[in-house]
Amino acid sequence: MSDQSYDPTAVEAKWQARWAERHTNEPDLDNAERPFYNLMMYPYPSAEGLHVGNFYAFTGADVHGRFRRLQGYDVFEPMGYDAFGIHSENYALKVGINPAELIPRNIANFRRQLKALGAMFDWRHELSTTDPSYYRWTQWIFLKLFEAGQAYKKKAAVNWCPTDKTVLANEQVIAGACERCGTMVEQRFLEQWFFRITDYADRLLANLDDPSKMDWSPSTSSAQRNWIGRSDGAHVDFATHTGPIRVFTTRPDTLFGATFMVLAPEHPLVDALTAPAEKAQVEAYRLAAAKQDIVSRKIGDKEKTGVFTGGHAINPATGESVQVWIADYVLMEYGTGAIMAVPGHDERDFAFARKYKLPIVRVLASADEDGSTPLEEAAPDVEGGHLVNSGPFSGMPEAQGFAEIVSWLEREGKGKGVAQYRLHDWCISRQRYWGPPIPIIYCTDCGAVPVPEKDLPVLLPALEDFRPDDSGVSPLARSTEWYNVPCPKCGKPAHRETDVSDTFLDSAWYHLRYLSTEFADRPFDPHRVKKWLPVATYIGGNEHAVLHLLYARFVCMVLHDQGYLPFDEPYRKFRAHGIIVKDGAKMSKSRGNVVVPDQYIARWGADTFRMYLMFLGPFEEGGDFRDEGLAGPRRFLDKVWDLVEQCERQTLMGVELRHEIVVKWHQTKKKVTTGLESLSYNTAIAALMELMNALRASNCAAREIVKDVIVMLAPFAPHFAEECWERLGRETSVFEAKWPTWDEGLTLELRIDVPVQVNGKTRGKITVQRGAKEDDVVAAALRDEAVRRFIDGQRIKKRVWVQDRLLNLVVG
RNA sequence: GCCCGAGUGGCGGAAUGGCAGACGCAGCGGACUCAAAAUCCGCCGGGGGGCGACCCCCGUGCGAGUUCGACUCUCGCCUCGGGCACCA
Repeated sequence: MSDQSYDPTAVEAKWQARWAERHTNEPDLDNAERPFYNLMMYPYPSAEGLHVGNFYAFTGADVHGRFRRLQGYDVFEPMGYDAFGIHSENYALKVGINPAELIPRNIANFRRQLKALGAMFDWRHELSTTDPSYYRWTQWIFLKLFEAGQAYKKKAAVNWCPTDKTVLANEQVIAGACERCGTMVEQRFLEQWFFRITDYADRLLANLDDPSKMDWSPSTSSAQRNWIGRSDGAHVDFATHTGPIRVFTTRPDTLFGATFMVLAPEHPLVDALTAPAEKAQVEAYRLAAAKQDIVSRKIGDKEKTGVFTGGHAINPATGESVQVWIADYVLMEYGTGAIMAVPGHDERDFAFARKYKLPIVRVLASADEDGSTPLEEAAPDVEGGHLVNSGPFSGMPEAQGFAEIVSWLEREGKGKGVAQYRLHDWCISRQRYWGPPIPIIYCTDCGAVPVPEKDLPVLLPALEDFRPDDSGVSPLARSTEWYNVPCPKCGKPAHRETDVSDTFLDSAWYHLRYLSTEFADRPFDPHRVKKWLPVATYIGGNEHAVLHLLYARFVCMVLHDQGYLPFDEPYRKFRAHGIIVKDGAKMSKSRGNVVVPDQYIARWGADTFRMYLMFLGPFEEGGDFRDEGLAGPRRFLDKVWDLVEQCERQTLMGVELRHEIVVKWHQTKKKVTTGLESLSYNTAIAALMELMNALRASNCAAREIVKDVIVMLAPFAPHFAEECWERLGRETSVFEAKWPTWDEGLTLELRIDVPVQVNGKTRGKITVQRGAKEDDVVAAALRDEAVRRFIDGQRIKKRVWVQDRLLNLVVG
């Protein structure tokens, strides 16, 4: 290869073939000594192929995996396909081809692209969620959750997308519209399977703050906290003639200011409370509220409306009778579906009270007030506030009032302190075709019977017509020979559940399956689980912060509690990568600025493309993709190529190293290592470029330095590094090499240019030996003409000497 | 409204409280060439001064503060990106 210029196409083809032949990227899963599970989010195999965002994420994760490999870990880096789900099915509907036919084609294209990237995927463990050998175990997981009492069926108001003709999880509804097609969702009532993720709300929250279990990007943890949405407050019972109405409040300290109550229109006590005279208007209001979709109900800034039921309740604190209203700003699905209205200290209640002329009482006042002045607007936060008009609690600071009213309620049996969560149970039913059938059989005698494990998988029947319809029943019901089965318990005629499960159930456990894809008789092998899990590093997009990542944690916890897993958090370290934009704008088909990776790889080579992606900005922040930018990394690789050639020609005598070069070399090893550790790939690459420039400037092609450059380059440009390694006369893969270490002492220069400041402004510079004494430096500084000019005979009041860094003289 | 990020040259971006602008792109000037590309060398935040090696002033979204010293820390704002939101 000598004397030839760098030809990425040839180099990449050669090394990809060798890696496959030599099984370079296939760790021994049973006997690995230092297992390191490097996971990235698997893609859904679209017809368009992988886009640059996928390549960015995968490259960043692969760089990390290759770095760990070079540090001596046995790295397992698998890849697969999230091929079930609405996205795949909708596309199949659009082109009129069964997804079972379409998906393998898309996967073949994805595999081709993934191989071109040159990542260290272990192809022996590739998986697709649509393989019966995979979804058999997805169904098994459903059964385990069912056994644990974590799966249940209920009729519920659900988000129905009229375009996709299916139920959507709350997480899939964005601003009232289907996240996929943008259609406004409607409210429907259907029998659905749910998982009791709310049982785990506190644990899901607590583990986020446990560094021994989780080291996650703050943005991701924060998104999960918001999503779980814990509020601390109290349940309070208000007595009525038909029994108590229970409310949830986060402000028990304002209990004395509760001058009326509001129930959600659907609240079960409304009928009993409504006075005959008010019946007509209550019914009309309830009807109007029911017609609204779930979403527009929740739009916050609209005019408050409501009607009086004619009923009354007793405020347990004041003993006074208060009116009970219904209004659609109170939601049945949060808290108890009923509130105590405190108009003095809640904006919504205030607006409502003003509109319907209900009493407003002030129960909080700031330190210098007695609370006698009427409120002009709601005062939810009173700084340094204390309770007023609150009987025996008057005068107490807010926090104390909160605590004492709660304990008073508990003593009196009229309420108790509780936490409330925003999180809802996870609805996993989908009335669609392209998913794993939920393994349940309905029998008129035995009810919902789980399919016995030996009968798994429940195969998805081949359907000619797999279009969803408006009935709310899955297309699977159309296959009668599939639908009708004997009851596994009693043998009488029964029928299958026709819903399939949510795609997020597939992805909630794929990290468990990768390790054990060759085992047909178990979902995951316990020894491998113990050796390799939890995942050491997981890298992916933050769009999955509250969907996939929360569900995967939940499933892991349940499996742990059932004794299947020895840990309860699946991903020890998670890092969210940034987003790539093109020329400052979001990529979109309509804008025509979508970057298709293939053409860049064809033109520049995968290594240059990888380098550029990792160099264009901090990995966790993303960056701006500009075509011109690829030239930089490519020029850099060309220069390294030439340098390697110089080494090849070099005699064995080597090159005498100047101390500055040695320092630069050691500094680079340190910077690249720490940069890779913290995913600061852009600065790691910059450090390599600097070293390169220094070597060229001093015309120094020292073999031992060039060798290190190649090793440090290997995570970013693996094919290129392998080729250079070979040209340097090495016979094994560069990934068998040891990661370079540095000598801390050699990262420090011998002679240092110390800036001399006068009153904080740099006025001169003196060169000193490292370790120079303060007095000597000051003396030298005072000989400097520029420094003297600024001191100008003034007295030095203070001198600040930072060893080997800086001298600051304060005068005046 | 609440919660997480972020704001630095023409552009992407660097800077454990210690010389702001590393590295790269683009641009400009020069070398090589019949010419162009590639490559190599040099310049490259703004303003001002000096024939010149150089020198001075200003400058990291805005305003205060802490400090010998602030892109970095504190407080108060503004803008952008993301999450949550009639959530009681």
